[in-house]
Amino acid sequence: MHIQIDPKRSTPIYSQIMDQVRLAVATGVLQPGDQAPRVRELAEQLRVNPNTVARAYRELQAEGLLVARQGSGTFVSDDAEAIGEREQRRLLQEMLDEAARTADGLGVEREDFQKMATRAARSIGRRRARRLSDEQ
Amino acid sequence: MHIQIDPKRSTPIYSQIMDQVRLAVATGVLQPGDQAPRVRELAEQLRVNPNTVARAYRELQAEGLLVARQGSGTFVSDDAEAIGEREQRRLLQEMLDEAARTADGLGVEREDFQKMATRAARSIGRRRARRLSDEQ
Amino acid sequence: MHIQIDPKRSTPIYSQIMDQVRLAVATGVLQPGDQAPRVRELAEQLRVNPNTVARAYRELQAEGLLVARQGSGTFVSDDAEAIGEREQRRLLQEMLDEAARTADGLGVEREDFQKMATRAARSIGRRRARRLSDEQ
Amino acid sequence: MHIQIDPKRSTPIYSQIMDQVRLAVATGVLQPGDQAPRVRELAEQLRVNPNTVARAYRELQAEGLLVARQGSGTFVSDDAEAIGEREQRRLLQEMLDEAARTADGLGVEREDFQKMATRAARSIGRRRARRLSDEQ
DNA sequence: GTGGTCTAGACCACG
DNA sequence: GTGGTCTAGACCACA
Repeated sequence: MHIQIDPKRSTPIYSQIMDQVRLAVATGVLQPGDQAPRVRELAEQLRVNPNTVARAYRELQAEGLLVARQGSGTFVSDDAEAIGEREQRRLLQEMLDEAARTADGLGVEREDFQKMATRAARSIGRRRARRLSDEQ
Repeated sequence: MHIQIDPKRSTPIYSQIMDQVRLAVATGVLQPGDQAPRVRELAEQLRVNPNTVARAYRELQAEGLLVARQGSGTFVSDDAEAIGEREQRRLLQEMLDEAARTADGLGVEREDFQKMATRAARSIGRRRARRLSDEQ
Repeated sequence: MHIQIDPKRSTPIYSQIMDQVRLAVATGVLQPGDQAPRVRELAEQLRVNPNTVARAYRELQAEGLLVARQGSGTFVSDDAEAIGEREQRRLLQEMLDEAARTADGLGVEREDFQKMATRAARSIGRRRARRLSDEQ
Repeated sequence: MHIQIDPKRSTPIYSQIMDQVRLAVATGVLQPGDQAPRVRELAEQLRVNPNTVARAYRELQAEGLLVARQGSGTFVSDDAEAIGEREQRRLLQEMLDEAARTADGLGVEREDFQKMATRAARSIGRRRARRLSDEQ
């Protein structure tokens, strides 16, 4: 479980942690039934306050992705894959809808928006390819 | 100069004002050399704190879209159109790039990202059409 | 807005605050669009840490009952009544389901469970009657 | 003595064990004077920490359902049946009273509470039927 | 040693 | 002066 956060980014840390855990589930690094990193341990590793990790976990529990059992740890829920997939799409669609709303507000035409999206999409896959080759 | 803001939206009000001013310049409602609405007047009209309008203007000055002339007011800069257009695109592209980065991180394929963008794009134009008919 | 909490109860304070706010909305004491008590103010009144109130408000926002606007306050959302009603029923049904599960586990028959529920129901309304007469 | 627990349920494990022991007494599987399963054995069987079983037994002793005899084990007390029955009802009634209190606080009418209880009661018996057929 | 709640108090974004 | 995030550190329930 390699979770990385960047305290310089404007995205709140607890939210970055949520993203990373969702990603770990989506990629199968964390599987249903697995124990998620312990709160204090992860906090220490990320050099972050335990409360911050706890908050991320708490919100992921509300999403249904994690389940906590007092005294024994936090675990990936049985239906985590479906939930992770769904949540992932939902968040992404939300970002794109927001962008479309902005475009609309600025008077950008639909075709131009599409072109810009295509341009942005070019970066998809490259990074992944790079990551994979890094791991070799 | 009809500037509208929606206090319920999560976008900060100062940012909504910036968008609306950029739009006014892009559509020619405000032309280079024109005086932008006075801070106090606009604040009163929008029922918003003058500081909020002042901040929007301050950031638009940093962008180069507006210029302040001591004691006489705030004016649209000479090269506003180019700057406005450029800035608009830049912001939007930034949002889309961010979305693409997220998609990449989540393992979403390029084709799926495109489909989601298309879906988001459907809302573009509708709202504008509605606004125009409202004004009749 | 009279919100009361009992720090001695085992129910977490933030959760008691949530219940009270939901109740205020359900009874019309707080109406859609109204500003909820300010975080720091309520915290002071309840002699509780602001973080605790903030957490209650945050979770009520996730429910959709409240909407926060940075810099200006926290407000009851437009569709709060429907959400409050729904949420209220959901929580209650959950408690009853839990009781039924326990009854089942203990081998209590359905008829006996019903009788016990009837017995518990006797207290409903009394308290309300008392409250109303107190207000006269 | 077949005691079953579900670590996924939110009810604490020690509490689930208490319920199961009470049930065993109520159904006559454990009779007054019988020895309850040894702590270590039960803990091993349930794959649970011995402390957890010990705690369940300790609280059942406080209730008077079990009695410990130094060095020889834990036994079902002579008046266990009466106590078990009484305790069972007491706990359940407490849960229902709590639910009624909540309902009252939320302004739910007595009739509606009854309907919700009936709805919850539908699950009673089903599970038991299923368990019995599983055992065949 | 797990996670859950709470306090005290700092700093930031926004109005 | 609003709410939002974060840290530091205490205490509790549970295993």
